[in-house]
Amino acid sequence: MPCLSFHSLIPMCYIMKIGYPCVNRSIGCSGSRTFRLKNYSPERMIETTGNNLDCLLEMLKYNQQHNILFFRISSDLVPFASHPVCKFDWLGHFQRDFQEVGTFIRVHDMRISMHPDQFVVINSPDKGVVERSVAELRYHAQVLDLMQLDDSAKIQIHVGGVYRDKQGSIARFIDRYERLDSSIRKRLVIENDDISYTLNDCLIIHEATGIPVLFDSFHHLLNNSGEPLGEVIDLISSSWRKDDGIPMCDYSSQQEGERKGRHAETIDAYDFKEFLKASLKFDFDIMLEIKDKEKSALQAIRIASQDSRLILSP
DNA sequence: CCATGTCAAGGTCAC
DNA sequence: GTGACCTTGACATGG
Repeated sequence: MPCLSFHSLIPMCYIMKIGYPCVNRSIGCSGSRTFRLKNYSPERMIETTGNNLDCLLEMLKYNQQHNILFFRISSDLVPFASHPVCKFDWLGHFQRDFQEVGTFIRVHDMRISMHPDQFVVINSPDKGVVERSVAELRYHAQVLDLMQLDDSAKIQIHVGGVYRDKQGSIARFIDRYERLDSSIRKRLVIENDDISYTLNDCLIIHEATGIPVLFDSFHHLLNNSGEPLGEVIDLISSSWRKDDGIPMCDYSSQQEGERKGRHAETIDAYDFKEFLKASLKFDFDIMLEIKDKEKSALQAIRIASQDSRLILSP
């Protein structure tokens, strides 16, 4: 249930979480270091992954100190984890490090997401693309499993390509989704994109599969089927079951003077307030896809502290 | 040392 | 059909 007022500490009242993706620009370490494939070696992998895990923990500590309780973990955490070149047992080798990070996340009641990039397309007609996609999804699920996070830690993907046949491509998505291991399926959610699949398309797929729908506000602005947000917000909400946690949502705004669809460099306070106002009856965790990362997240938290859904801890 | 080209992976659109 | 773009940091090479 939503909080009824800023000052009412209603038991079971959910506290909205706000976060940023993958990179922190303030603390001077990188949690997404990588290297060239041709330079692959187990030693290089151990060194880079070790660094990334250390930095991930540092970023989470920074977040905890600043009341940023939602974070997207970079897909580069373990470079080439799903590539055939990787024969190394990174799960065994880094088990304790993953557990340490996972414990920190659980102790501080943080929300976690991951977002594999555009190469993950499970509805592709190309079998090889699908195989690589599933391997990549498996890697993402393994990361969250190693951290012993519950099912509310999600992996978000887009529906995929259209291939000039949306109905057929949706059907293929549904078929492929149903064949996935449950370890992947329980964490997977679909997000409306800015070119092809609208919120309505995602909700149709939800109807067929039960997969939760992650609402991307900026994509919805750029690409929709005319579905009024007020009318579909309940459908989005109810696509997340109890174990999935409350819905996640991606928020961004247009960078002034740039190509349409370009994410803003820094948060537009007015737009963000309007967004909060428009979604008042919706309880969700907000991922800010804004280029200056934690800086805008801090500002968003200040703005949202006026909102009844968010109560800042002391 | 610094600047710049390049990096596993797909799909869409403009031309 | 070809190439730019998406989005993006950071590696790696060459000067």
